[in-house]
Amino acid sequence: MTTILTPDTTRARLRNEQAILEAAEQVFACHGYRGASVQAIAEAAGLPKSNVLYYVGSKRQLYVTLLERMMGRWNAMLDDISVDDDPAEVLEAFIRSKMELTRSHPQGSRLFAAEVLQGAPFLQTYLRGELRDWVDARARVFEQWAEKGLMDPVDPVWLIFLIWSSTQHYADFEAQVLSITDRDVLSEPDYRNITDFLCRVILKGCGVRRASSET
Amino acid sequence: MTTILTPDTTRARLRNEQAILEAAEQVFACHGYRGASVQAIAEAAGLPKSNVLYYVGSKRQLYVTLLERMMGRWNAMLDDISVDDDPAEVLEAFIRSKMELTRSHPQGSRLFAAEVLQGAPFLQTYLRGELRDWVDARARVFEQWAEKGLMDPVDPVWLIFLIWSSTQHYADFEAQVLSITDRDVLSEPDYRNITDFLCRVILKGCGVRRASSET
DNA sequence: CGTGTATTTGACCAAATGGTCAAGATATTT
DNA sequence: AAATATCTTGACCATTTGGTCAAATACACG
Repeated sequence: MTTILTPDTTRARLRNEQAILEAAEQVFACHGYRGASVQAIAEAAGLPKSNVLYYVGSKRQLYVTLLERMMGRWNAMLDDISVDDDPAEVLEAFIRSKMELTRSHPQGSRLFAAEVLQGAPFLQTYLRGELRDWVDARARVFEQWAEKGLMDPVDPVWLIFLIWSSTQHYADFEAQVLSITDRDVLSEPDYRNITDFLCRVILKGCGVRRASSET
Repeated sequence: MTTILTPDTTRARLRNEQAILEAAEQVFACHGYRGASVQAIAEAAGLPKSNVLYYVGSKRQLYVTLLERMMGRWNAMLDDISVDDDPAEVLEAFIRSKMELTRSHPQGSRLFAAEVLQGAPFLQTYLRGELRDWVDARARVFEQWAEKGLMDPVDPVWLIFLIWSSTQHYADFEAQVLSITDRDVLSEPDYRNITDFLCRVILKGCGVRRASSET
């Protein structure tokens, strides 16, 4: 049985690259693109600044890499739907997967927020292209559902933003949430409760009837 | 009738201070505390850097001043309620005034977002003090409404966060909203539609019966 | 007008910025 | 072991950073 031999150098490279990406995501999320310094990222990664630049080329490239990684995670979440699907199931899955993205990648979520806050200079094309198309497609399905009486005739785009904002909040405003609820962290059960709350209120709010039977 | 004579110098001072605050709010909102440079603020205000520092003392002081101004606006919005009030009216007014804050002060809203994104180092005491108390008080009223059957028994804190997040979104993620909806700006009617949408969905979503009659 | 106060601004400072480079260390391959 | 490729890192660079200061200017007021 042959084990794949990973040379020391390759393992080290992977370890360093990962440390850098993690550190950079943290620093960029906290201070934004301009506010982040390569020095700070290097310190967070436990490497000399020159070494960080050796790996990533430049601050700009590092930032772009991180944004691309995050958009990859978004896309992995954005599965397709059709008019024949059950609105309740789809909307609930939508809320849950978006919340899961927030929970599992809070730094990435904040990075995204910081990028959009500054006017999304690096993400314009993605937002005006892929993401807009995705929203439009889904909006059409929502409208058809409304026509068929499966949900209230609400503006589907505002509904999508409602889901995005209410889940995103728990990453971007984590500091506020923790301060006000007197917590140190948001636990697993906290996230479950919040997600259940959002599913309940939003689904009921747009008149989606929950299918009461299965299969 | 005596008109109050404002000396040229006073008028100039006011004008400059206002220009600086406006410029600074814009730059801090866009780039965060660390990412904002006094030079950039000065240019946006049309003044030399030294002059800006003459007026505001330091970058830190300027930032604190802006945060305080924004918290003042928040507080002006946070009126008191009692169990005897009508849940529908109160919740709707809550959503509308929060949305109005977003609409009338998008830069300030983004400044607040950037501050919380970096962990709210300057706002900790406000969040853990005044604001937490305000939330707790309101939460108790919501719970009493639920007990009286005036609304569903949802967690009142998550409900408040739902309102904050879904309205705040249109300031912080304006770039995304504009890209996806293919707009240049959000117009007055847009804001009205979004606000109506949010009122409808959220009130219905937590089972608040809208009083159908007046007086 | 003249005196004192408020404002304006360029010159300047030490520190931090993103980035380069060359020299040395370490691994990999032959 | 020799040769080669990869990695590491301190020294260094031009530019920008927040902030100071003093000299000049504008203004208010007796």
